[in-house]
This record gives sequence, C-alpha cells and structure tokens, in this order.
Amino acid sequence: MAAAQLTPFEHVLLGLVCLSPASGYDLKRTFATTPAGVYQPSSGVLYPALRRLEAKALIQAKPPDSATRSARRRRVYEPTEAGQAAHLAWLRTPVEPATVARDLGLHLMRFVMMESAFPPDDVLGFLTSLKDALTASTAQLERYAAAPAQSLGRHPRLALNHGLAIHRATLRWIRETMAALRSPGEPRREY
Amino acid sequence: MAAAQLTPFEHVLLGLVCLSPASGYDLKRTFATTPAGVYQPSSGVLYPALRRLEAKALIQAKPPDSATRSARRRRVYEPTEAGQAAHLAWLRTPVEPATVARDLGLHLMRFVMMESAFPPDDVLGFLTSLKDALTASTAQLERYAAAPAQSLGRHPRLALNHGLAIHRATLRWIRETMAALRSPGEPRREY
DNA sequence: ATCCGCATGTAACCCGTTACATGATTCT
DNA sequence: AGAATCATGTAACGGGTTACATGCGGAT
Repeated sequence: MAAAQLTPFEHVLLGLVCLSPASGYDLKRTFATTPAGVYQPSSGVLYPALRRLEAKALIQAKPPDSATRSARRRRVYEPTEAGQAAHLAWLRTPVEPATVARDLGLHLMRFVMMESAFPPDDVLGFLTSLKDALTASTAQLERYAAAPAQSLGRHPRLALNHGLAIHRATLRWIRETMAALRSPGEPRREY
Repeated sequence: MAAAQLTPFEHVLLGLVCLSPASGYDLKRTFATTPAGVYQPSSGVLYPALRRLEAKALIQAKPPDSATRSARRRRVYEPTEAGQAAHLAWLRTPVEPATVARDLGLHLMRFVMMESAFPPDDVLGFLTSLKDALTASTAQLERYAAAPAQSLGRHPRLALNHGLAIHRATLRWIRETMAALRSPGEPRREY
C-alpha cells in the first residue's frame, strides 16, 4: 500500500512533520526563517499539500488540546505510522547518479533529516553513496570536457569549469563531513 | 511593447534560437547532448513553448528551403527583431542578490550566451555584478551561521557549511574567469 | 515490407503562483 | 474599538509531466 509517490515538496513537508508536529503556519515560518529560505511556499501550495498528505493518511491533525484556553483554529499535524514509514523509506531512497547534480539540494535536505532518524553508520553510508554518485558525475563532466570532438567555445568551456568546481567543492565537503561525523566521540565502525 | 515576461525556459529557447536558427528537434538534441543536459525538455513542453514565442512574434519559422529536396515537415525558427531585442534585454537583466543562489544556473546560461552578443567589457560587468550579489549572499549565510540565537543542530550546521563552500567556490570561479577573460592569450591552464 | 529514427503535435492531469477571502486572537 | 498578526483556505491561470498520436523518410 505504498502511497502513490509524493512530490519532493510533499516529502519535505512530511519530514518536517516527522521531526516535530507542526501546523501549516509553523511550517511557513520554518521556511521563512531557515537559511535555505530561498524557497517561500505560499498558502496556496502549502495547505493543499498538507491536505493531500492527510488524505493519504500519512499525517493527521492532533485533536485540539482541551486543557489550554487557546482553542484557536489550528490544525497541528503529526505523522501517522504509515507516514513515519514513508518518511524513513524516502530517507533510504538510493542516490541516483544520473540526477545527483540536479537533486543535490534535496539530498542535503535528506541529510539534515537523517540526524534524528538514522544511526551514525547509516548516515555515513548515505554520504558514501552520495560521494560515489558525484564522483561518477564529475568523471562524466571531465570526459565531456576532454572529448576532442567538442570544440567548445570559450564561455561554454568556462561554464563547464564552474560545474567541475562545484562538484569538487561538494566532494570536498562530503569528505570533511564524514571525517567530522566520525571524529568527536562517535564510535567509529567499519561498514 | 516589451512582451509579457517570459518564463526562464522560454528565455533560454529564445536565446538558443538567437545563437543559431533551429527546429524544435534540433533544440531537443541540444539539450540532450549538452553537458548541462540534466534537463531534458519533453515534446509536450518544447513545442508549445516555441508556439508561444511565435505567437508573441519573437521568433518565426523560416520558409522551407525550396532548393533542397528534403521538404520534410520541419519548422526552423529564427528570431525576429523583437526577439533579438528581447533576448538582449534578458541578457542585460540585473542580477538579483536575493535570488542569486537559486538562479545561478540561469545566470551561467546567460553568461554562455553573452559570448557572441556582448563586448568583453560588458561580460566583465556582468561577472562583477554576479560577484557582488554572491558576496552579499555569502555574508548573509555567514551572519546566519554566526547568530548566537541559532542553536543549530549538527546536521543543519554541516549543511550550512555546504552552502558556504559552494558560494565560495563560485566566487573563486568568478575571479578566475574574469582573469582569464582579461588575458588575451589562451590561458591554457584549464581545470 | 517493415522497422526505426526523424519531427511535430495533442490531451489529461497535477502542481505551483498569485491574489484574494475569511475569521479569530492579541496588542495598543 | 481598531489594527496587526495569526491561521486557514479558495479560485483562476499557466506551465510541466506523461503518454499517446501522427506521418514521413531512409535503412535492411
């Protein structure tokens, strides 16, 4: 009964709700104040998305807290068991080498959400697969750049260099991040 | 009579047609074989987009070449004067510091298309404004990271480091690119 | 004769954007 | 009381994705 696959945005919403129950407005503020706040979902996309997740029984609105006076109209969502499972399955989705460059932002999102959902070894495994995919992607760019048939213009070649620089910077970040995650008191185990 | 603003995709299509007349299928192959070929527009979006550009009188189909035998059903588009003007105006669109990180791919696209449309000084001006916008964006990220109120978790902090690394790598690329464009000879130091 | 690649298009569906609408609560 | 903020929602519009449809041309 794997729900019809969700959009990336829905996966992110589900993940945020899994991190801690939240209302639509809470999520809006999260996006507004987060460093990656370049994306500012509007009401028109946020609330329908939450309703879709609710319709698929991945999240549910908590009953209003009768104790507090503020019985304000507010739908605080929490994940269902199916929602938790779907979220974990999403976190475990393998990294596609073909689209790793395009989906890098999403992978970073997943990395952030893994902190409270995965044991350290699994996070290292994810980073390793990310590293492998990016290494392959980098090699493909290098092959393209080196192809003699490509008589690239000057600007295209320079733009290609940017892609390579970004790839290499990300690979460097992965290496440093893996080292950082292994170092401080964390039990380091082979995998 | 500036045409109603186009989508980024339409701007790219218009730019490609300005670089050299092409049919829809040609453009498809361009996307398929280009290094940035992560994006693969389907027929359902490509042909309607070309029709929209045609309806706005920014491009037009060349009359079939009667000389060649292959009078195959083929619409080869070329830019109109209004299309050329719109393309140049797009290339001259200022870089928005608020969205520079999100639109970086588009800016690179513009950079590539400037090669045959701009004098070298204007390209350097563009790169300078891109550098300024990215510098501001980087400073904002650093400010967020340094904010004492932010008790960021471990993974969010590491993800933030990635954003900083990418920004700095891009800034480094801009500096190197400006230097390369200023030196007349072939700076054979690619990589 | 047929299959594959060229080449353009259409239709259903869904999602995102923008803008507006509607109440309830808190602050001054 | 009035204003600003909280909080959720709806409606119109346009564009992207997917899948399918349609022909022509050359190749085996």
